[in-house]
Amino acid sequence: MDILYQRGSASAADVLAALPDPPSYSAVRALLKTLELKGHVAHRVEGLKHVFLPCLAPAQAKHSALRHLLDTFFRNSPSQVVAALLDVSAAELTQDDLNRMAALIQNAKKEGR
Amino acid sequence: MDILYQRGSASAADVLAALPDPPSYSAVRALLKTLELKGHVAHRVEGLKHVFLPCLAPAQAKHSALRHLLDTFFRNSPSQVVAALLDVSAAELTQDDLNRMAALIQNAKKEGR
DNA sequence: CCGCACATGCTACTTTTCTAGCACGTGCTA
DNA sequence: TAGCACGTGCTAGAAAAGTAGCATGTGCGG
Repeated sequence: MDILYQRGSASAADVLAALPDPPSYSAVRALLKTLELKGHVAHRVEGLKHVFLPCLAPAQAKHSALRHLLDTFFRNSPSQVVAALLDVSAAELTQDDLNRMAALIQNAKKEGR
Repeated sequence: MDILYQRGSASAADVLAALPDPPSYSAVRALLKTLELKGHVAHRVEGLKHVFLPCLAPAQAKHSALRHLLDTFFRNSPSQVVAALLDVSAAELTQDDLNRMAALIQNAKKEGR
């Protein structure tokens, strides 16, 4: 699922290639079939191959993943997430990034007022 | 694993109770045993019950979960995470939270300079 | 046109996980 | 002390996932 969310859509071969410790091609195909059966993914035929995509809209998926992270690791404290986020991505953070974040928060302050 | 990360530690019964769509008690016990075999959890005996806990330190777990989220849903863009975070937790955000976040970012700006 | 590279559908087999249930030990309390 | 509630260890069988392999169909280049 993560691979599908990351790439938007992918074929069985794509998923196989993207998996870190990949099972067999058959297993991936079977898995995708099961996921489809359970309603988590759908596929459309594209040329002669099947391209799978998640059923959940990206925005919803992000929302629910973030909520889950918040609940699992951060006791629902958004500021702790920000702290961890700054720590995790410290190396690749630009001043622009920081300014964008500051602006977002500034905005939220106004709206919440 | 999420339940263990969330609570720090838990018994088989705790895990069972916390699962949204719980399998049998036996399955939970078997699962915990497999996870232990694979090195993801450990258990210590507490009185007459076994209490399981993740092997990964909380800080590491948070770090890796956040990195994974960033990579899977946000194209490694921290500011997009902040935007989603403000959206997700809009309802429960206090001015204090926002101030804390702003301070964190301010601090990061200084350090990055 | 022929053979090759792919991708799919399907199947039989192996391995893993799920399940229910029993025996045993420990603490509690009527 | 006897019975009960729990929690563990263990086992055998059912269900699900993983695996390998074959047949089929479709483009494409020689």
